[in-house]
Amino acid sequence: MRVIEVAKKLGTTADTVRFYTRIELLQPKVNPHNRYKEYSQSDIERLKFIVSARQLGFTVDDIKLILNQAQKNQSPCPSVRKIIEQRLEETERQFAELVRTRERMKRAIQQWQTMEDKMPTGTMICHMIENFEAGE
Amino acid sequence: MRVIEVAKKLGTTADTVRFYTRIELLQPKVNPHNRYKEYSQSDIERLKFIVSARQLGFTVDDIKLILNQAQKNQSPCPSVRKIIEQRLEETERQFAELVRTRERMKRAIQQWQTMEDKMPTGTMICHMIENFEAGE
DNA sequence: GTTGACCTGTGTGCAAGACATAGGTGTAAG
DNA sequence: CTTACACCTATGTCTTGCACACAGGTCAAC
Repeated sequence: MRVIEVAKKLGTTADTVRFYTRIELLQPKVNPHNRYKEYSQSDIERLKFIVSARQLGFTVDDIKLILNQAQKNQSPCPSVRKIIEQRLEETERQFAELVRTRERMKRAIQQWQTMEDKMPTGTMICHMIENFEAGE
Repeated sequence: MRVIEVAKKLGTTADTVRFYTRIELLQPKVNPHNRYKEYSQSDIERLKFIVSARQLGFTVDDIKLILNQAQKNQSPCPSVRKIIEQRLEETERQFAELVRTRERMKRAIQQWQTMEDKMPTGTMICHMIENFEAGE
C-alpha cells in the first residue's frame, strides 16, 4: 500500500505517515522502479501502534524508545507506565495554563464590551489591552 | 537598560526580550561601543504591551499587526476585538482536545493498574496500549 | 595586568507535522 | 502510439515562541 491509502486506513494524514517514515519509525520497502514507499501489513500494524500511543499522549521520542525496547525483546510495559505518568503531569500543567488563559480571554471580551475604541497615543497602544484587569 | 534588567522588570526572560528584538517588535538603540542593545523607557512600555497581549492569547503576528496599525495612527481596537474572538475559538478547540487526551490518559492508567507486564510478540508491541479501550 | 564571574549577541534546536514544489504515474481520449 | 491531465510522490522548507549553546566582551577585584 502507498502512503495515502495507509493514512486513510488509519484515520491520519499522508504527511503524518511520511513524517514517521522520515524519522524511521516506519521503514517501508522502497519500490526501486519509482522510489515510492510500499507499506506492508506489518508496517501498518506498527503505524497503528504509533497512532494509538500518540493519542495517549506519548511523544514521538517516547514511542521510539518503546519500539526499541520491544525490538530487543524487552517488555516495554514498565517504561510505558512510567512515561504516561510523566506525560499526564505535563498535560495537567498545560491544562491549568490553558484554563487560566481562557479565563483571561473571556474576561477581556466581557470588559471590552462596554469600552469604546480609542486612538493610540504616544504612550498608549490599545487602552483595552493596557487597562485590562486580570482580576487576580 | 540592558536585556536582563528589562526582562526582570517585566517578569519575563532575557531570551524572550532578545527574541522580540530579533523579530523587530522592539528596536532598541545599539551602543556603538560594545554593540549591546539599550532599551529606553518607550521600549519598555512597548514590551509591557507585548507581554500583556501575549497573556491574552494574541500571537506574535497579531501583536505585530496591532502595533503597525497603532503606528499608522489607526485605532487597533476593532482588530483587537476581532482577533481575540478567533483566538478564543482556537483556545476552546485546544481545550476540548486537551480534555479528551487527559481523559484517555487517566483511563489508561486505571485500566493498566490491574494488567500485567508482557513481552512483545511478533504482532504485539505493548498489549496495554494496543488493547486500550477508550470507552467512547 | 590578570583573573574570573557574569554578561552579550548570534546561531541553532525543538515538536510534530503542514505546506510548497518539481517531477512521476496512470488512465482515457484521440 | 501519443497526448492530455488529474492525481500522486518524495523531498525541502516553514511553522511558533521561545530556550539553549557558544564564542567572545565587560568590569570589578586583586
